[in-house]
Amino acid sequence: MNRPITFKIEASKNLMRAGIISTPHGVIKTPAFVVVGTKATVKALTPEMVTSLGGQTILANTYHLYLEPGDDIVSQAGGLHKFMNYSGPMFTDSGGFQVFSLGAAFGEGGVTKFAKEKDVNSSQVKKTKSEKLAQIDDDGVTFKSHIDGSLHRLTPEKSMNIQHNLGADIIFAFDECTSPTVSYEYQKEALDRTHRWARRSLEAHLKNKEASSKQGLFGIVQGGQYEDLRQESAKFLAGMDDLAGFGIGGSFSKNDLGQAIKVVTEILPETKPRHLLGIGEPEDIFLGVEAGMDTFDCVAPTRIARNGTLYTKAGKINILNNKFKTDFTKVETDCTCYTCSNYTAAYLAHLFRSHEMLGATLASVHNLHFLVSLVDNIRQSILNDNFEGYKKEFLDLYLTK
RNA sequence: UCCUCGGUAGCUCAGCGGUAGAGCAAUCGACUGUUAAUCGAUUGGUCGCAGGUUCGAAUCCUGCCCGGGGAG
Repeated sequence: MNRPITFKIEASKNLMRAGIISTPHGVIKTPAFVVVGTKATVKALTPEMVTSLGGQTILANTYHLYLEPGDDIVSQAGGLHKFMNYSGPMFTDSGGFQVFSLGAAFGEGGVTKFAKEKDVNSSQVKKTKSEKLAQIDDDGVTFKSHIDGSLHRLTPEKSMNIQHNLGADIIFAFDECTSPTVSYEYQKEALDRTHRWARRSLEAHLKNKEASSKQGLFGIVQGGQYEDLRQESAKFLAGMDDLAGFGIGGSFSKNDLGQAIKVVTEILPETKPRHLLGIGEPEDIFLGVEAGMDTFDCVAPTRIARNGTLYTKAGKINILNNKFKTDFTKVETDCTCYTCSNYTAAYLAHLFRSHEMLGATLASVHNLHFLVSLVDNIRQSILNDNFEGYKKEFLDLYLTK
């Protein structure tokens, strides 16, 4: 079979590596940050802006596009790339995460990818919550649309069908992302289901010859906070030769993120790319890269940008703080992004305070540039065999407040 | 000059006998496969002034001051 997605390692050290993922829409130099564009748009930005700030690739979402405008319409438009006017490599998530975000974790204070002590301790309470928008059974998931309340059903086959219609280069198997609060027993049950769904996803994908000649399927490792389950998951998926790569999903404890990934990447074949789903923040990306991850996607840079938080080398700042009203310097003096090249912190503060939408755009440009550049610097540091040095240099300043 | 409506947090207003609330603004915080230009916390008021009635008044009565509208 002619594989649409290939991966070449350029440099490696222990589990860590720098490489190049080749897709029908171009290459992704890894480690790379995947810009999130859930509904076929990176919020507040045009695709040209994403490209010019250094973004190599965009991830959209099956669940959202299925509901609105409908994958049939995207297909009629000529596929996701053409529809949204983006010609670079694209990913689509499978919709499995919505089982978590709209189901298991719904109405409980928001989606928390990272387990927190208090959440774990109150797990008993959470089970009694009935206001869920999603119900899981062995065949798939029944969703209530958050848009109009209509009922929908997603199965591995359906998710593949939608993702084929959307036409991203890299697509994900339909999985169940569990809450960090569930018991070992449930986690095991969910994992087995995710594995059966991975098989069904792959079968459905390969059955569509045209799609599988242009799109590569990534399986998703789950297992929650249990190392043995994560290892079991990695072994299971590693045995599926026709997968183009792997995603690692689920919730983690912030302090052992690196370890949780390592136990998985030690098992996965090193010849295929690995994507860490939904992570992250700069400090998490260092851990992920070190543990052998190649790509990362995260809503944080764009979401926090829209809410007034900007990354700087010395940590995050909130542009809405009083002191920025009259700060006529750049957000970051040596930043080369479009925003810092042309505007002051005081101007951004003004835009946010007056709720002008340009604020969201300029802040998103800065944050994405910051994160994309960071990951690119990490890549260079691996190629130059200076990862440790760069990591220390960056985090020493970033984490001091 | 008379009639009338109104004067409660920085702003717009609710409360109309039991000792004051909302939205916005302000200040700060959160946000990790986006139900998010979202959410949360905090600060902020001798209820125009002076009397009176009452156990108790932002709320009822009287006078005054200020503003809108009307009549002359």
